[in-house]
Amino acid sequence: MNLQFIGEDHDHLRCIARALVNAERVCQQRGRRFTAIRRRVFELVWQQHKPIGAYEVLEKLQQDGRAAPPTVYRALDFLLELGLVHRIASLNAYVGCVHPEYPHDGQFLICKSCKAFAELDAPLIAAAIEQSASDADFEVHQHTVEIMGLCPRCRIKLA
Amino acid sequence: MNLQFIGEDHDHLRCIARALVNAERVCQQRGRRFTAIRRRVFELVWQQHKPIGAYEVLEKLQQDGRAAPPTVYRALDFLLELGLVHRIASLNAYVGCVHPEYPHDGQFLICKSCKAFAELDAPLIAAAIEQSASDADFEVHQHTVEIMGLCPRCRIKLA
DNA sequence: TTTTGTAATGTTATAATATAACAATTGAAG
DNA sequence: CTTCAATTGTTATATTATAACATTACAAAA
Repeated sequence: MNLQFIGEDHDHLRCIARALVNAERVCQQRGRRFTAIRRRVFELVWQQHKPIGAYEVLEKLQQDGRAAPPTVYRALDFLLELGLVHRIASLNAYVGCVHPEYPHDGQFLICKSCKAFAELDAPLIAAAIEQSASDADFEVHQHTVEIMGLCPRCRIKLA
Repeated sequence: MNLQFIGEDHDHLRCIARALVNAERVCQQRGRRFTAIRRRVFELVWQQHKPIGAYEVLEKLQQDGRAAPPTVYRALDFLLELGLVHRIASLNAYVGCVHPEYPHDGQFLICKSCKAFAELDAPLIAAAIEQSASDADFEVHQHTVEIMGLCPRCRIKLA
């Protein structure tokens, strides 16, 4: 397991700063441009440790000046392509990727109560999927694993 | 593993008939009505062994007479509630459930090439998810597992 | 340093998916 | 029958996403 839910002490500014540095490096390595818009959308996705919808990103972008949906979707598509963000299909929403060194499918824990998420990179789950798929003679290209429930903190609060 | 991809010999009419009988039983057991519209939508979802979109269902419904989106979504919501169909979040589409005896989350293999799907009920995957979640002290309520790739037949065809 | 070609962005319109709100109908239980 | 709740009809609209084409910005060649 790679990431726990963040705690009270989490320094999110630092967290975003690190993510930005990572993103810059990834873009440079792949010869892609980390333009102002892409950077801004990336920051907005990271601003909360929660999934954010494209139109929510758009609203925030519009606080800087005018912007239209394609602007947001293009930036998100770019970030998805480079593995800098993930899309949560069951929420139509986006989250920052915590370890974008190489593109990968993540597995996500999402709290129904506070909406916080954690990205796993659980070999156990990936292996179980591979095993089940190969039993069916199926060739896996990509997987979506989204686990909804209660995070540690909300379990306590709601107990 | 519960269901393999269907083969050439698959008798789909028989398959649908069995699904209808199951659905009727489930409704009766829960004291819910399997009305004409619900039955028709259920049949349409089962008609292909592929995920089908709500508006595709609507088009087919409209061949019988007029119908509007809420009619389809209500029927789908009803069928989802009773576990008679599943929603594939990554495709915004719906599939018939192969073993609706009790409501459950399934895991789905979906062929990118021919769009066929298979529903797993893989304890291995469920266990891996539970394990990873409990490592993070997370309480699982529901999971979405959608595995995209190539089914056995398309692997051969495209090799 | 201008030219030029590609990548990125702007802009307008529209497609695709899903729900809200309220009216009309139906069907089972009293 | 009557009545109440569940179901369906109907209209409008919200939400998510993309198409199509015009414009701009940028890096590398000339």
